[in-house]
Amino acid sequence: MEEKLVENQPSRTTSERILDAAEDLFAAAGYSATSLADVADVVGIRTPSLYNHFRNKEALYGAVLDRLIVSFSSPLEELEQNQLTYEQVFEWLEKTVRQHHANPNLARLLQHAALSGGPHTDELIDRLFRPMFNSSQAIEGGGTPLLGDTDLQPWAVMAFNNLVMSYVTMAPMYSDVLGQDPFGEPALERQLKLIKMLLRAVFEYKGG
Amino acid sequence: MEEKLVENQPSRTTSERILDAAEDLFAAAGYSATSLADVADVVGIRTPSLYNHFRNKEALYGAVLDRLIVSFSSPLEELEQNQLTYEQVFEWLEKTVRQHHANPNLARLLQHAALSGGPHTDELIDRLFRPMFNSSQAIEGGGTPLLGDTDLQPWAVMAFNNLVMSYVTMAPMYSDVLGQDPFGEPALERQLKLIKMLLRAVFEYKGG
DNA sequence: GTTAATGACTAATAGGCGTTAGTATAACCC
DNA sequence: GGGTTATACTAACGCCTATTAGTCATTAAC
Repeated sequence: MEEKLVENQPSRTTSERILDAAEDLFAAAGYSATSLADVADVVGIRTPSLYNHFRNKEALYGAVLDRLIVSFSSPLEELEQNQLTYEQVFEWLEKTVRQHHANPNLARLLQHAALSGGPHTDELIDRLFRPMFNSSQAIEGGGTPLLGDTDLQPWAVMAFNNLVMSYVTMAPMYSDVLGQDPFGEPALERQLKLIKMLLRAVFEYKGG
Repeated sequence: MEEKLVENQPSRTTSERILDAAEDLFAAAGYSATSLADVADVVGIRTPSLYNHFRNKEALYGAVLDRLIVSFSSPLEELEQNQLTYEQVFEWLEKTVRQHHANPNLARLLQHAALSGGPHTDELIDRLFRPMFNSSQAIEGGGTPLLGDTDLQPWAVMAFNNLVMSYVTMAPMYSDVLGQDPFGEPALERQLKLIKMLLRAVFEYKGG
């Protein structure tokens, strides 16, 4: 792709700095409530200069989404090959939690898209959600259904995914009431502890 | 539950119809991405006519929030008086799920506020989230901590609340992949089944 | 050393935004 | 019936929006 011999932090290209700024702003306010003037302001250039790097606002948004999707879909891809085991689901869940914790922007962008639509929403579903449910069917095929009720299973997949993402998207609402930074290390460990506990409880639960 | 003497559709005041329209639109797009022109359009009047009923955009938004908060805080108020039991938590959860299912707009508005801020956000936290954690402390005081680890308890409260709300806010992302309307009656029953199962599993779970 | 391309800039467009002022019409009170 | 109130309207404002055109300096190619 591009060869950069020196460290990339000060030498980030303008396009990358635009993408970084746009990602944060789109994630915070959503597509239509984010103005190109805001983006340009963060980067430190004038608004029309953005058009030297991206065709228009929608293309910039698309580029932001694409970069995020690529960086987030690797844990699931590793899974999709083989048959799924209990431990693999555990691992995938932990990886996903840590990933969303490290960069909350994809969850935020997804939440905005789910609420308000906006460009590329269908593509978003296809590339992020559809594969998740293909994998979940693989568990079913394995012989041991995740739950007592098998047709509850996709709902469980949805629930756990929502759990991970809503932690990120709702965090500001709880940070006061929990008395600590939701994106700090201790909070991450507590969240992991809880979600693993929930998953184990679900696996161990049989009818009733 | 509610007594409707006459059919309320034609006899609603203009202010109420504005509130209805604004609620849907704010819930869908958030505060800043919703225009007063959109609201007026749905109601069927011209934009400046809105100012005969509400001081400005922010006041309209505030009125929408207030109406929703009032109608949603009753299940929790019933709980706060007495000591909390397992069955009461169960009941509260079911009530809350049904309520958000019947009107998803509060969850959507909350999600927008958590992501993007906007007016009245602090008030929103105080009136909706703070009471929930006061109640949860009452369980702790009761002698039987909800979880093996007691300082995990507010995190569990947050998790279950997120579970209920994210179902509503993320529903459009899953409706295709689940193959049914997320706000239909069968979907509601499945969601209830799953969430009750999760709660029971948490209650029964002891260490490990 | 000229040429070509890159990427910043200013200026300007058309349309949408929230909001205000002023006006007209219908329904009420006494 | 005259006066008051409520509620709709049109016209207009200043600001913000995405986008385009055109200009100029720096950089890379041959």
